[in-house]
Amino acid sequence: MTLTELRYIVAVSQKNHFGKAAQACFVSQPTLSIAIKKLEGELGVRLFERSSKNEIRITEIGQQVINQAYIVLQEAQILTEIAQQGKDPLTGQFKLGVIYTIGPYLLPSLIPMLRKTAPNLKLIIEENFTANLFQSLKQGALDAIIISYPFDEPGIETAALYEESFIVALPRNHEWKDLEQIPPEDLASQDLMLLGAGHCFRDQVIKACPDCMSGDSELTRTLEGGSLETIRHMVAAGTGITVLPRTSIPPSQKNDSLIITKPFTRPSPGRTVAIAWRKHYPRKEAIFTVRDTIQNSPLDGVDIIQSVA
Amino acid sequence: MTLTELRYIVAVSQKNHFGKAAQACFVSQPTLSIAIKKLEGELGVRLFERSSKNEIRITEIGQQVINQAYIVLQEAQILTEIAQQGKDPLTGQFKLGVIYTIGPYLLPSLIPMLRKTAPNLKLIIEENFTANLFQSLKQGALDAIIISYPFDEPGIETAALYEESFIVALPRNHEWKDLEQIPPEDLASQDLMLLGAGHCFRDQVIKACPDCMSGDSELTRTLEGGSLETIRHMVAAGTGITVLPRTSIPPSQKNDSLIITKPFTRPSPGRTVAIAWRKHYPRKEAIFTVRDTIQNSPLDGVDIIQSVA
DNA sequence: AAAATCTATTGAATTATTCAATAAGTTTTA
DNA sequence: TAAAACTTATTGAATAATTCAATAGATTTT
Repeated sequence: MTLTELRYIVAVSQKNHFGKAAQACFVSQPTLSIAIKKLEGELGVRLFERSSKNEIRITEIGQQVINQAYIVLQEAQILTEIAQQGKDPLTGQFKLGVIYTIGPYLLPSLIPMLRKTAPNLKLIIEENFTANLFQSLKQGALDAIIISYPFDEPGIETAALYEESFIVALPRNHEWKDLEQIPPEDLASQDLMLLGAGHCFRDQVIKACPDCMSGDSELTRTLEGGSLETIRHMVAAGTGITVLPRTSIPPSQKNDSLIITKPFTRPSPGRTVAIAWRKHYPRKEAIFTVRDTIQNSPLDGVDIIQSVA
Repeated sequence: MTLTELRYIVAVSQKNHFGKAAQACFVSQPTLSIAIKKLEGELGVRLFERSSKNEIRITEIGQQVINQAYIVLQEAQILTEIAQQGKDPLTGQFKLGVIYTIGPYLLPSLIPMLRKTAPNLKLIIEENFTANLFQSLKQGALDAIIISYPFDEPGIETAALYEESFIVALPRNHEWKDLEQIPPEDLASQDLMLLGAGHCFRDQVIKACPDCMSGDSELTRTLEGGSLETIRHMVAAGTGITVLPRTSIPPSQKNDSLIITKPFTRPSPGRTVAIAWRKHYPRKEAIFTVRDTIQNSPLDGVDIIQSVA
């Protein structure tokens, strides 16, 4: 049985005439006759009673079969319509993972912009550590993830989005409050508060500032389960200093609050933020749209990395 | 799109593996791969995300398409099941037309017998004149009709069922009550009561008994709208005599009631009862079953005409 | 009897389908 | 790092299916 054969019998039932039905199906009359004969043979029932002159008559069982043929064809039509609707890669769900130290600062500007550039894309966000996001990406639970370099995994492709420098955040009355720039090595002498293990940002800061974690007890310096916002409040309270990524510092709050921010001495340590996806992911256009939208976002003080396309 | 292609994508979604899916579909892996590629091209969407190692991933739109493919295939399966059920020609409705002068005498024995020989045949009976039955047969409203010869119409085939002689019915005190046989010509001198125009039996009796209608006013002899049973009661009441077909005379009531029946002189006039159907009617087995069942019916005093088959 | 009107059949050309062999791309193993 | 293992894609030849023009066969109408 083929869908074409079903179309033929429906046409005959509508036209009551093999020749006219063939015409309606854009095939010759023998083609249609043979196809119907084949279907009748396969089903084991006569669907039509042919009389040479006069019209075709539909048998009782033929009518039942034709009624069901309508249903089959209609469901097949619905299938093509479903596919048609899904043709646009910017339609449907898009599950995006973002690491904790980027999400809160990138998403507020990204999401409204994506609603404009891809209004039919139903964005679903997950914030997590790089390792967990990567697992979800590999398993197909996420379509793309936004992470920080270095990130190189087999079967995964990435595109750099932007570079942001690291910034030192001090209480307003800190001894360094009048310095222009901070040398990374100097952090070793301070009460530096960092995020817990799992945050790649923690590792990047440690790598950028040699010996910063070799001083007092680590317990007072690492905030397991905390966020950058928690640390920012602790800096404001004078508990210590910290290092923040550039995008986490709101422009308005730059130097006129309880917190003072200072750049590192050049070349400033920083990180490259990138988007990653499975090599064979079939909706690359959606990825590229997200990438382009991020690169057009009003992120303060970052260096956009032009994609090579 | 073909049903085969839908079966392939369903198989891949179940096996998560092109090779295993191909095996389950009893085709080679390239066959399945190419078919799916063709379907994806036609629909304009990627249904699967292939990665060389590891498993297949179903895209979001692919899952929707596969869900719909299940529905299409299921409806197609229902279609074959419908056909399967209708395969038996002795299943379903069978619309049988019978003329007025046969129905009341044939059907009481035919219907119970057909319930045994063809228990799934839903018999639908229509009693009418030959002309009306023929029209319905030609138009397809009836599957077969039981009539009396002569009956020869283009596109219609017939099979003789049995021959029955005509019998004279007299009031018990009629002057002929002691005769053995009645010559047909003698009826011209009697008050002969006949059915109205349209009944072929009327015409057959008139043809068999020359001049029988040339006597008194026809109004008193023709019962428009009457039945053989009406006439029988009028014979019993002494209103006149009549001619009846042999099958209309119940064995028990043969000569011990208000009515006496007498055969004609040999060769007795009579009629041949036949079944007729459209030449291209596709369920000939049903017709033949009805024919054979009638010929095995306990009809009293008729000559069964063996079918040549 | 001829014309008209259907569906069925035939036979040749075209088009699809199928499979074995193999390529190409990944991941795992040694 | 290279080889082995595994998976899907591609190729090319053989087979099968489909298609159509022409025509046959059957029936009804003229």
